[in-house]
Amino acid sequence: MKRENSAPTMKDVAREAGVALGTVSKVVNGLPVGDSYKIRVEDAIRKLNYQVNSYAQGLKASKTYTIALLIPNTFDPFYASLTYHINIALMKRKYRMLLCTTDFDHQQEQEYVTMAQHNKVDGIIGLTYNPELIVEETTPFVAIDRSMGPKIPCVACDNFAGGQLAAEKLSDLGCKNVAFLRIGSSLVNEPNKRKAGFENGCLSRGLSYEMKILNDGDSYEEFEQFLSEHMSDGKLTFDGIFCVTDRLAYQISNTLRKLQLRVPEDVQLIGFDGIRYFGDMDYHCSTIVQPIPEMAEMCVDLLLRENTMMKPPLVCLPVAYAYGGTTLEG
Amino acid sequence: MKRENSAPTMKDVAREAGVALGTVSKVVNGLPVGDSYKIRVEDAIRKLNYQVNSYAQGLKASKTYTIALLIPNTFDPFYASLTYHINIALMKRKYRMLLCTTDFDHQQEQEYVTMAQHNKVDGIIGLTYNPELIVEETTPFVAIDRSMGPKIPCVACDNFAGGQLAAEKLSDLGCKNVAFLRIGSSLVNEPNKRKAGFENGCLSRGLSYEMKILNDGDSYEEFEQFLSEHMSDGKLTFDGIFCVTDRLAYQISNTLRKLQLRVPEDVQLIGFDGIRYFGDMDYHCSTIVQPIPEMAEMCVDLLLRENTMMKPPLVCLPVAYAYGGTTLEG
DNA sequence: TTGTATGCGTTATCAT
DNA sequence: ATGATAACGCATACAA
Repeated sequence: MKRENSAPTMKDVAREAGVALGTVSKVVNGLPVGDSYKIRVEDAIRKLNYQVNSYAQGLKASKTYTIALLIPNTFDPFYASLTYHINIALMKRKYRMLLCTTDFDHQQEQEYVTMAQHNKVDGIIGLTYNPELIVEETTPFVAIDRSMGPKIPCVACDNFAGGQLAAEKLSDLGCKNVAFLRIGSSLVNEPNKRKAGFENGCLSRGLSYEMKILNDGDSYEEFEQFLSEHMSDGKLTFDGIFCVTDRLAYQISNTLRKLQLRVPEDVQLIGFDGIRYFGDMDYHCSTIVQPIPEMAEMCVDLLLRENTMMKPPLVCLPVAYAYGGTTLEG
Repeated sequence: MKRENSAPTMKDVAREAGVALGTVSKVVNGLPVGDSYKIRVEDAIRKLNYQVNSYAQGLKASKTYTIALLIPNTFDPFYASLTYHINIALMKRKYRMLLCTTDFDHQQEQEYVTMAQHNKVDGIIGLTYNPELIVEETTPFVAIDRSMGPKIPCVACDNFAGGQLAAEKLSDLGCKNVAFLRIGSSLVNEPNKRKAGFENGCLSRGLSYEMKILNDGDSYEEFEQFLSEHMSDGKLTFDGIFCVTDRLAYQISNTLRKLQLRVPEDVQLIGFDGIRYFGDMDYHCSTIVQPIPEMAEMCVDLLLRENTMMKPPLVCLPVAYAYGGTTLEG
């Protein structure tokens, strides 16, 4: 007698039902089994409150039913929401999620990928910033927001369309002279297309525009200086600003206040991401909303898809504009 | 030949090093082994880039090196931050985290606990709302913010002291007549002590106060009505309000604006939790800050602690006041 | 000290 | 259709 308070196993069920081990396995896996046997096994399962041990299952099948999510953190609202929806999508498919927060650290990203390669997870979903990330082709990988080569599917929102939409909205709302402000990784990634989309939108609407692009190391103060330089007579030469993220829009909004400018009366502001106060309340600002639930579903779907041929290199999901108080009219 | 691109196993290492399987196991686990053997094994491990399969390891040891975190969601900033820090604390100890988002659903909470009981996780950290949650004593459990009996440790911030601190701060800042506003679960839990602490603080400072307590089902509009009823001549009879969470403070702040009241000039506001914009920027409001990193560490520490005798039933961690623009002076 | 054999809970391949 | 048995990767008691 070794089993004390540990969970019941198939063997226990078999003994309880008076059948062979293999029969229990078949019932559990839905394989054909005689009706009378099936009933007895099912009764025994209920009686013992049996559940399969998916780790033993995984050992046999060389599957872990676990996928790793590589993400910088979970306190940034965008990452937090992505984490939530990916987790839901995985649980729905009986998969577990191993959360790997990388804090933007290139080396940690690589370590997690390597770890994952060693039979510890069945796949990886990664929002990463290491341009030299080595990912062997043996482990399925889906990237978010950054293309990592033709063999690895990338899921993103339609950043180009989002930028364009921002320009069109500002134009519709009466802006004549706008600016695009961006800070972030200098890496080639999908969100960079927001700039191109915005330019495109401005050109097609005949909107005159300026850009200020900062990289990760740069100081935020450069934006303050940029804005100050574009003041004359206490007025800003821009009547509309498109910020690359809602986070930046928040900072810019504070800076504008310091400059005695009113939002949206003096200058209208559009952000990107669709972040809400406390995760589910109002939008922080007027914004281009990323379809996070759909992106999460798509990531999981692509990762778990059997047919490896049907994996498109890039999937862009549609964005939408939402009013959030920093533009005119609701 | 079955092993193709799958990860190398101990057997491979043994063959490569020309030693027996058991010897490899000993080297991996740091058990005494002859120096020459040890070196050969370590070389082989490096050469094959071997890593133990911790699931097979777990199958043997009936350990999964996984703990489950039961939490309503990860998009609410408080939960998101808690998730982040608990994840970090676990990874530091080589434990994985199984994220179980319950969306406040009592039945889902029970399902996850039951699932976890079945040898799938080594322990559970739970922030739950099911008062009848059944958790067998076989699986270590640590509760957050709600005591679940003397055998289960509960980790929380010092909610009583936080309430008291809020009252004292409002008093220090010149308030004479204050209010406490609360909405949330009617369950007996730790955050409820904020009320008692606040009362205590008001009494000791001779502050006159009123309370408005709402339960989960109740409509927010009751707060609006409550505040309206306390208006006379366009002035609020309160000069300070303590909200049970930053989230509520945000809503109340919006309502006050609608009532043409200025914060903090007409009425000062203190929230609770220490939520920041975008997870790491400014505080949403002046607030009582919960020590989330320390709470996370404490949860993991208690859960993984060997000595089951040394588990205190309740651990309260210290809170601090932080200025966030909704009180006078910085 | 090192090697061998057994078992952890499953699944799959056999005979029956 | 059902039952016995080997194998998955690892740890360990035991034999050498």
